[in-house]
Amino acid sequence: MPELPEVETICRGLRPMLVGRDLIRVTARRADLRIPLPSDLAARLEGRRVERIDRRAKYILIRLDDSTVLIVHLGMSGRLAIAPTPPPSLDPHDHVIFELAGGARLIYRDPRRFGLITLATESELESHPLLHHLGVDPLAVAFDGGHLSALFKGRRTPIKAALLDQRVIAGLGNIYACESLFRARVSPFRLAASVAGRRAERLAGAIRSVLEEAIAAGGSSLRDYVQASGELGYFQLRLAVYGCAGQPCPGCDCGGTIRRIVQGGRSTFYCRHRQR
DNA sequence: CGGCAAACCTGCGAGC
DNA sequence: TGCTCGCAGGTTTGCC
Repeated sequence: MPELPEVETICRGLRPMLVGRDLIRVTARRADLRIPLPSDLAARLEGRRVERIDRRAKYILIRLDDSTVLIVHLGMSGRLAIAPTPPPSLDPHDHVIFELAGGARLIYRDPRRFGLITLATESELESHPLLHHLGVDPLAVAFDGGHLSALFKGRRTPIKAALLDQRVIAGLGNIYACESLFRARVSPFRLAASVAGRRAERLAGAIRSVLEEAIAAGGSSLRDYVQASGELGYFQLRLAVYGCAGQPCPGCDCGGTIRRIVQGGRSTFYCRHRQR
């Protein structure tokens, strides 16, 4: 499912297919996504040209030629992909169809409907309720250990939970939070405020490298994630701990076994020997 | 401030 | 084969 690397991969895949193309027709097949689809979605999009595609945390921002911005979040099970040609029959969970000049179709599919599609204008974007609280992008140049420990200062919550807090770091999800902590050898139980100095440098570096490797691999393909091209990723990032409960710790010869625990209602996978 | 559970939905794999 | 159960990548809300 879409965490930051998957969303980034989708944006990169969509750009060559979408930028510069006109939206001819937009069809909403059902409107009850996480937030209701705007009733004027089609009216505001049809006839517009796509100017650029950006990612903010796990949001896809599709900018159009009249300063309208199409905001897409994929939730847990969402996909946004160009339909292959010839087009297969629609799936029951294909909720919004964007027909492009030239005949291609962009399809938003989301079985669980935890995702959303909405509209904003360029001037509304900065203070938009979905976006304004988002923290620093972990791939930003400014993101480093010093930045990380400043963000965590005074926070008496386990580092694992803090990493998932989008108000602090925007874009990390459960998989990459687990993988980053493992790589940095930081215990998921450790209080966020105690992650500073060299440990914070290690963690910031681990977050960056894990995300960059995942993007380079085209996102890690789990159950229902498909790249914008509609194909499964060629390469699947090798996950060191996520989903690996009971397996020997892959990081070193510590002899530990990967354990699964629950923190804040989310699974955490870690090695108690390697991570301190 | 923070932790926790529940809510939103559907699909899938495991186990019986 | 077919049923039930548990679990899933996210986010928000409300309660203690």
